Amino acid sequence: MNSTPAKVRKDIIQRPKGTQDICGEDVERWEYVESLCRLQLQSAGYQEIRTPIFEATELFERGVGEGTDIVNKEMYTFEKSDRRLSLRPEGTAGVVRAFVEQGMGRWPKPVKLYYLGPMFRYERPQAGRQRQFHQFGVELFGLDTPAADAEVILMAMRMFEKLALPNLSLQINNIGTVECRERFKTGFKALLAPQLTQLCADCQTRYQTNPLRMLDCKQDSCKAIYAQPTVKAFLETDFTSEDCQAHFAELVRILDALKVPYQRNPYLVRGLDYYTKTVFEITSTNLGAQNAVCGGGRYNRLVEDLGGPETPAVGWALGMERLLTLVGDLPKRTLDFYIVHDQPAEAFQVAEALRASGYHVEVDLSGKGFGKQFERAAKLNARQAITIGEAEVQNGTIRVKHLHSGEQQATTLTDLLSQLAPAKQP
RNA sequence: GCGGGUGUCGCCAAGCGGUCAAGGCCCCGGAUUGUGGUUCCGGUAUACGUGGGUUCGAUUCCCAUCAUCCGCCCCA
Repeated sequence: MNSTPAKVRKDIIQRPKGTQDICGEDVERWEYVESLCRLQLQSAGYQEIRTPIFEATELFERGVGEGTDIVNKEMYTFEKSDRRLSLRPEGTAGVVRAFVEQGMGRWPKPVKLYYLGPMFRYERPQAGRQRQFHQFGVELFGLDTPAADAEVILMAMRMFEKLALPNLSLQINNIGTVECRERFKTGFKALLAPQLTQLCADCQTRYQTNPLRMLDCKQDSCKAIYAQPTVKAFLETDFTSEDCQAHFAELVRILDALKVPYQRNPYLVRGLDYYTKTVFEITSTNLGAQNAVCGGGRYNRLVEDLGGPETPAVGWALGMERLLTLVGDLPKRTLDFYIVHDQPAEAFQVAEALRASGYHVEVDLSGKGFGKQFERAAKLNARQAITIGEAEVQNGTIRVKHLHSGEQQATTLTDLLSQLAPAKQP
């Protein structure tokens, strides 16, 4: 009708850096993947939990860890009447807070939850990393069994199989309890002390502050040092307790029995402070530098650390954006009927009757000529068009046309419905 | 926070100092005011991210800035 170029470029407001508008075909992919994830978890008795998008900053400081990059430099923090608040940089802390606040410690165990939503991290955007991104996560509270670990891992792996993700690798590791970690620190530091000067500057710092993190150093020179047989043996068997090793052995046994392929990676430590015993990560070589689709592990102390009852837990989170880049093309959504008409009331009645039978129906709203309306029907790739004009209204019929074959016939709504009903039910 | 690439219509994309703003897709209108998907015709950028500079002259060169992409760090 009217052409409004509106070239007021200077006044255009852009979305903030590192954020995304999700629309068009993209949003259909999102919805598809989201619902598949939900169904997978629901079918195993997990229940959704929706927590606030912002929380007290202290929650993340205590929950995620003061030493992590996430709380040190990546949080969106703001103040409102003396309260320090932050946009959630990850999901677990908020869920644990809710667990404690809602008294879920008294719910029948285990408490199995999943969540889905945006997370925020102030980082330089790049492939597979944005400032607002979305995670789908799972948390299982109240059990310290290898079976619990196995179940959450299985959930992720089966979901990814259904989505046919390419080139996946599941890496798992056992990093032990807090006590094991103490043994690790002293043992590892003693082991590395003679070679300390050969390590990179970062590792020399980590040697003092957080030796565990030395293991995921990317420097080849450091990697070589950590790959020495004595070091490797120490990582795999020496520092974790018998209990932790038994736990891990049982987890591995279950995964083997289920034919879930995995790789033990003794250097996998993960960047968050709260993990204990089992940690794992699912990566794909199709992703680029940020190659982790899903990461998680056991966190047996976090609930307590956040003021709750002693409650073991295990969970993971996956990055929706990264997941989506791995998901192939989806089958095209089909439109069953497009209603071409100049009789809106009757058109809507027919549409509603068909929708009630589970069909996907669109009614023309343009009021343009039938030619234009058919054009639209073809553009939307509708299977059939139903024409309702004055003549049809008068003799109580509708005209149904198959748009692929071009065949058309007059019939009545009742006949059409009885013909279709067996084929498709809501 | 650091390093590199890119920036011409909604999308893809030519032009790389002198009537220069091709072309394709999409969209809109018409041929076709009750029947589409094919075809044909027509329409849509006061202008080349923004601001400076060099030049007689810049979309084409330089600088800055913004955005975006890729990498480092770290993570999903």
